Amino acid sequence: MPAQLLQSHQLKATKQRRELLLLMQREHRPRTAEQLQTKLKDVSLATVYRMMDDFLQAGLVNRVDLGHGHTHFEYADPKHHHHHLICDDCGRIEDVRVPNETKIVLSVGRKAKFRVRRHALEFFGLCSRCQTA
Amino acid sequence: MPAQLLQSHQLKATKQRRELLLLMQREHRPRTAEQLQTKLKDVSLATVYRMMDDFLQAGLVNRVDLGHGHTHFEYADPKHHHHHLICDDCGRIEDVRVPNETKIVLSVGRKAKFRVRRHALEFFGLCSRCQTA
DNA sequence: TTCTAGTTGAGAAAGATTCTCAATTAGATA
DNA sequence: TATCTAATTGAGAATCTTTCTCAACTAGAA
Repeated sequence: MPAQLLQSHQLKATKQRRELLLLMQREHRPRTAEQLQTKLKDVSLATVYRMMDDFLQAGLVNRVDLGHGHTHFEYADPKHHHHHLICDDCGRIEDVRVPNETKIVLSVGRKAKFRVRRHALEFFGLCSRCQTA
Repeated sequence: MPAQLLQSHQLKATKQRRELLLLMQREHRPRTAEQLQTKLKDVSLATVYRMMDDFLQAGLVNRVDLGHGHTHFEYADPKHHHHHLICDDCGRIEDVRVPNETKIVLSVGRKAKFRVRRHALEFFGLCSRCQTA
């Protein structure tokens, strides 16, 4: 599956790319380049970053800013578009869907005559556990 | 004005803080720590970062991730809450307001039992000029 | 005016990300 | 299947952003 997906985006299906894409599909969570490299074993960190650029360009992954100092990446599954709730206290990350999101994004773009290609949205605050604690 | 605003947030009104806050209020655009330091002249970069932490904590500024490698900061004017449209092509940044945003944020938090304290939202794509070019 | 906790400057240190360049490889072609 | 070439990769150096350290300084309380 990763091989065809890569080729359909004009990306050579190298061993490294197939492994990284498969890993991200399985994790389906925001991960840093370093976290991904550790699980891949035989891929250099520079290559992870380079592949991530390619994947971002192709729209296969999303960049996620969790407010820590380093970028996270997440597989962009079109069937499960979502955003994140990030707990300031315990750091837990929950997925969340925003109702009528497509409609909202379209309307914002239309009004500003701006062709929206992608958007980033994260919510920060306190998760249910940390509110009571 | 900056002095009172700082004190109302339990922050000592030092010369550096007053100048930075005033500058950010005047610019009301996303700026990097370095850009701000350049305009302040007699404040060290480390101090700009430290003050930014304090201001973020106090809710006086927002962190903005424009997708370039470095963080931008913007004065958080409660009267003019907005988000950004960032052009992938020319880099231009436009402000945008999202209709019914408060309602949406509240509903997302309620469903997930998550107390939302703040959120980050940016739109990326092509501005009106770059669509035709 | 004095005192003290909080703040700042300067540069070192720490991290994250990108760059360089020689070696390797996917995939097209014969 | 073998060959060829442009694209990709590894390894480490380089760069860039952000944080840390610690001695000197200062706002605001007494």
